[in-house]
Amino acid sequence: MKRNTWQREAVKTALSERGDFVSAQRLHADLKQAGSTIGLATVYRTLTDLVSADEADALQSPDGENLYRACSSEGHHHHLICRNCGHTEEISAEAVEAWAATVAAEHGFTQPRHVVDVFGLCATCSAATSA
Amino acid sequence: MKRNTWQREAVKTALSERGDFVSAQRLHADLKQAGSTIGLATVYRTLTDLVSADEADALQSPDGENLYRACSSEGHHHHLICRNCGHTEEISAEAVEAWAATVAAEHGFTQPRHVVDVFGLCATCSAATSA
DNA sequence: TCCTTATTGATAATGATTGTCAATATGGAT
DNA sequence: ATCCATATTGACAATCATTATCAATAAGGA
Repeated sequence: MKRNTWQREAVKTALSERGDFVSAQRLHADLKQAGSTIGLATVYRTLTDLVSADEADALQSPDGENLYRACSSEGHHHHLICRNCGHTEEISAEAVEAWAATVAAEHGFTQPRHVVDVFGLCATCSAATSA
Repeated sequence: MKRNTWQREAVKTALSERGDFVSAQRLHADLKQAGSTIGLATVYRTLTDLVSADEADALQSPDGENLYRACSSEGHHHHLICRNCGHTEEISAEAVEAWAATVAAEHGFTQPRHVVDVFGLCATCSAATSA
């Protein structure tokens, strides 16, 4: 029986105000710098709950650290992420859904699920790199 | 300047004899049980080197732990992995390559790279589950 | 054979994440 | 408004995969 607490609300708001993926550590540091007394464990718990409630997405960084981002659209989607600045855009992936289902079936696999993330340099960072 | 050592050879062989993804911890435990004195740090180092040399693939488990698998085919490929038994098959993914490139370009992203893995229940496990 | 230096392995260190538990707060009943 | 059951918090401890440290050892070339 989940209860609403001011801490959960604060974490949720902090995450929503960020458009990009962010780690629990980072989010906690930001909240702390803004004067919040919320504990790190609470940040982790809240983020985990948001993911379970399909209100946020989780992603593993190359380092193995979990990153979180508030969902800006409902339903199944994927991410296009700038590996320089972190800017993230949500993308639909019907083509990949179909492909994954087909490939799985061809190999006799059932209950297919897929992990698909696209990284690159966003327009802004691409332009900066060229200069 | 990498040198060939009997330890590296042993780790490489152990990995090759496994067709599925395996963690460094697991591989180390197996080697130890088989009487080997190779240290855990050496297993990690060797696996990391194999990945750098494109002789092995790395994958992050949902737990955040890194898993490794010897490459059985050259060049770019992806994996179809049974989340029950770990059985793994390599699959090409031209369709996804194309999709990723197109999506990235549509959003102004350059230097696109993607992470694509498909999980499901392999034929054997699917059959076992149905029984 | 000797020598340079890469590598090893036991152990320590690191850092993200989760567990613990007394204290606190939520939300519903009265 | 008060009371109560219990969910939640947060400081700190625990966990665990991974990497760093460094004396000892080994590879590879002269």
